[in-house]
Amino acid sequence: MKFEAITIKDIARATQLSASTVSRALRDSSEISAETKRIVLEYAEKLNYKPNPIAQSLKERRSRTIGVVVCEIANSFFSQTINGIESIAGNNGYNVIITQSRESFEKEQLRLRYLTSRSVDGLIVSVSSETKDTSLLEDLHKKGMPIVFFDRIVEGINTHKVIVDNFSGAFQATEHLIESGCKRIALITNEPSLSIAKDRLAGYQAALLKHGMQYSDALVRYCEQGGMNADEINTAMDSLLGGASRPDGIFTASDKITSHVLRNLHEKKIAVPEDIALVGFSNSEVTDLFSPALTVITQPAFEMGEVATKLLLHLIESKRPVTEFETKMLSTKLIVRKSSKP
Amino acid sequence: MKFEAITIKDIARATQLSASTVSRALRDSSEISAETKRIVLEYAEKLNYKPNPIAQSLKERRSRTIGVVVCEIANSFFSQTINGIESIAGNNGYNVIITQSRESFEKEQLRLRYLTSRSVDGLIVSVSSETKDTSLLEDLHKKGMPIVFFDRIVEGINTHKVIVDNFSGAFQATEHLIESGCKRIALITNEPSLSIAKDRLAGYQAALLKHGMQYSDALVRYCEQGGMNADEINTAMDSLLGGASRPDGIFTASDKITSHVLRNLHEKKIAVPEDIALVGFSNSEVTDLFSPALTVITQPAFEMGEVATKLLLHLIESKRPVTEFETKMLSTKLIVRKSSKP
DNA sequence: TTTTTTTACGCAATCGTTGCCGGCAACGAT
DNA sequence: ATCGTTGCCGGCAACGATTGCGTAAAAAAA
Repeated sequence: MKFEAITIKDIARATQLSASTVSRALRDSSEISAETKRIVLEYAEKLNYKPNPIAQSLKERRSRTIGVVVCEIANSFFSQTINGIESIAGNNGYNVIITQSRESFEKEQLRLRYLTSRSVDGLIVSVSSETKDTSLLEDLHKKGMPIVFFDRIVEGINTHKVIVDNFSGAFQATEHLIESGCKRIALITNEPSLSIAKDRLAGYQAALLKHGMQYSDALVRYCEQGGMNADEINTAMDSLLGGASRPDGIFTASDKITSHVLRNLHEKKIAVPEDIALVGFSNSEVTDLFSPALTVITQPAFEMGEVATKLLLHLIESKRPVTEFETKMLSTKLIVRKSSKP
Repeated sequence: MKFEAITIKDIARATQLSASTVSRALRDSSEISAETKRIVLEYAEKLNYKPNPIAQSLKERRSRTIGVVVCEIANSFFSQTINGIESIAGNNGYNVIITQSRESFEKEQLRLRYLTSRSVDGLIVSVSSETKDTSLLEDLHKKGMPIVFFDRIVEGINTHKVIVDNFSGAFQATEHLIESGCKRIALITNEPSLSIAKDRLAGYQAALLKHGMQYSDALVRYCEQGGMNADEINTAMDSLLGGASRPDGIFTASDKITSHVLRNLHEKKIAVPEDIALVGFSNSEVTDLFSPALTVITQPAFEMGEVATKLLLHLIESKRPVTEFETKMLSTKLIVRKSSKP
């Protein structure tokens, strides 16, 4: 079944005018008489005419559409970011196509190819944890495709980026655990090649150093799939808790890891924060309801989406190739609740 | 900055053939010799040619894109549904454009107009709680736009629909509270004009009736904004708890309402389930971590998205107008946890 | 009145792709 | 030698909207 829309030709036939005159009348060109404009606009209104965006795209060689690639929509951080993206894009007459990689490099490549073949005008990307080969992204960037990275950025590609101060977020979280009396603080984080994982590890290490505590690899676990897989985290927890120096505090570096770790502690009937304190990155809106209420590091996700989109629109609408790029760094926020207060 | 792609004309120039021959060679037409095909395909491969979907859409008068309107992406139920939609759409070469109404009728109208201004081949819609005037949707449906409703459906429009058995879900939840010993069970639900609110209210009433309990309006509260606004729920809770017959059990009929109610009970330092037991609809993946772990009714959201998309693709790809429509009803699941066990 | 300017509109091309028609050469059949 | 068939390919037109260019008629200037 087809849905047939009104076209300029329909209006032209009805008004006994040419398509070009109708087009100009609709765009309020000065070459058209007031009377003709009135007639055309009246008809257009009556038939509820809307220009066909597909035809416009073909003509203007742009689609007024931006493509978004994130690893998981059903993740508070990303869905909040997408809200921010949509809000700015919508206000500027842009359309948004959202796709997800589900932390798979292969899917990410497919999505990128798909979006670019759909002629999106630009891309907003947070790479998957499997992404080590960035040649496709580099290629697109070289060919002039506007790209903005956020959260998980690709350091080697020189374009606009939007991140939070992951170093300082991790530093705050770790320092807070130290000040709460923890002596052996574990870190459970993402695949170490991710930009955010590096920065958060550095923040964790810096906080330990500042407070004269020894950094030890034995207290750090990397979850390559970033929490898509509970087993991975349970294995990390088992080895951490079974080890020689059992931690009395855990800093988890992502949304999903945080909730999986708490679940694992529940299952093991380990009291939080009495036996082990917990602080994690999370943008879930219900962590205050957790048992115990979670101390979290939150990111201004909505704002990150807004900023990334504004930067992308600048790139898209710039007349000449842009060569000066910026990295916007926003602040995280530490929200102290029960899980960190022994 | 523009991103220029390879076109059929580029290949035609390079191979000294006409555009039509190249087009046919690429589509493996029998009218083209094997040798010519080889040459064309070789060039296409080398230049990484991808047909321009915008031009194809214009020609074929379809965009291979489906539009989705939900009220809120950052809601587990909807983001899970979207995952289901994307998975089926992707497998069938369809694109998905996701938009949100944020429970606003006005935004919903805008989104619908935008999507249908010719760019989408079909729609998957869950209406906002403000939506009482369905004339635009009816109009689109009459004009032949394929539409599938899910979750919050429009009963008056005869098209495919995908829902869960809301009556039985609510019945189960209420009966479970009764069997847990609750004597005065309150219901906090959405705007009463929503299809899901009606069905859930009916299920609640039926369970009371079956167990010889009196239904009373005094125990029911409607939250018109469906939890977008915490104040609304806090007001409902205040009046409910301050009333003559204070409930000893609450059944909440949506994701957001459920978490807001629990938060309100925490703030009031009311013990759950000892003072008041709680059961709610929720598709959040972390309700087991709540304090107390929540007894919930969950919906097969991913599957709903899959089913809705399959139905929509049937509508889109059907040669003749479809007049027989079906309403697929899936089952909810009751997951019993602590919040309902006094 | 004649010439110039202005007004108001149509024609045709364009974006990339594809359907349709027509044509030319080669080949076998008559 | 002529006819019909087949294989292979080019040209044209169209999808809907936009735009540079051309031009008839009306208005203004001479």
